[in-house]
Amino acid sequence: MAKQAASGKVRGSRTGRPVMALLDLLGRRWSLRILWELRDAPLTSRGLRTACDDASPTVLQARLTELREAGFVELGDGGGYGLTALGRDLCATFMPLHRFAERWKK
Amino acid sequence: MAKQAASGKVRGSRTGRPVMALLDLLGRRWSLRILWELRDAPLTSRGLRTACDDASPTVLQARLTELREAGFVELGDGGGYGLTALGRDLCATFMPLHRFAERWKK
DNA sequence: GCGTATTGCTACAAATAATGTAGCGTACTG
DNA sequence: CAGTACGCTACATTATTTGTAGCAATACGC
Repeated sequence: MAKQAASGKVRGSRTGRPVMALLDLLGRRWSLRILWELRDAPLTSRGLRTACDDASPTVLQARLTELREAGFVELGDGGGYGLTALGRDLCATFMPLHRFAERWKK
Repeated sequence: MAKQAASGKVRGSRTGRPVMALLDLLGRRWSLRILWELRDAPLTSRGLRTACDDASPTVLQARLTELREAGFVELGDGGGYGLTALGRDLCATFMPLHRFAERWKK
C-alpha cells in the first residue's frame, strides 16, 4: 500500500522526517483526544474511557500503547495513565487549540 | 456507536465543546498532514497527493471537503488548494510541532 | 476465607473507513 | 484534433474501529 514503512512500526515516516511520524501518530483516532484528556491530571483506563465519550477499549488500549512507546504517556505504578514530561511539552503545544476552537465555532 | 452526533456532521461534539469537534476533525487520517503540506504554499490536488506519500485520492478528497467545510482550506478559482486565513492561524498553532518532533526523534 | 469492586487489558464479530487502481468530465494547450 | 493537466468519483480489497463481553490481578469490607 502507499504507506507503512518497512519496519511496520510507524507510518508516514518514509521520508525520515520526524514530523511526519508525529503527524501520523497524532492523526490516528483518539490520539489527540487522549493527550487532551490527560492534560492536567492522570486518569485510570476506565476514567479515560469515560472522558473519551466511551470509546471502545480496544482502540484506546492500542493508542495508549503507541503513546507510551512514543514516550508521551506512562502508566503510574499505582495505576492510572498520565503524561510524561515530554507528553506535557507536547500537550502544551496544543493548548492554544482551545482558544482557537472557541473562536472557530462561529 | 459510541460517537456520532445526531446531525451526523461532526463527531466528538456531543458535549458541545468546540475543542472536541476540532480534535476529532484533526484526528482523522491525513487531516494534520494536509494542513502541514499546505503550510506555506497552495498545491494542486495531485501535487498534494504526491506530497502526502501518494495517499489515495478518495480519503484526500474526503478530508479536503471536511477541511473546506470547516473553513480551513479553500479551492482557489484558478485551481489548487490553499489555506484560508483561519487555516493559516490553525497551522501556525502546529508549527512548534516541527521543533518538538526533532527533539523527540531521540 | 468469601463476595464484591476495582484495576489494566484482551477476544471477537460486525460495522466503518482507508487503500489502490482506474477512469470520468472539463478545461487548456499545441 | 491530440496531448495534458485539473478536480473528482467508482469500486473491490484491505485495514481499522466499534461495541460487547469478559479475563486475571489486586484490593476492600465482612
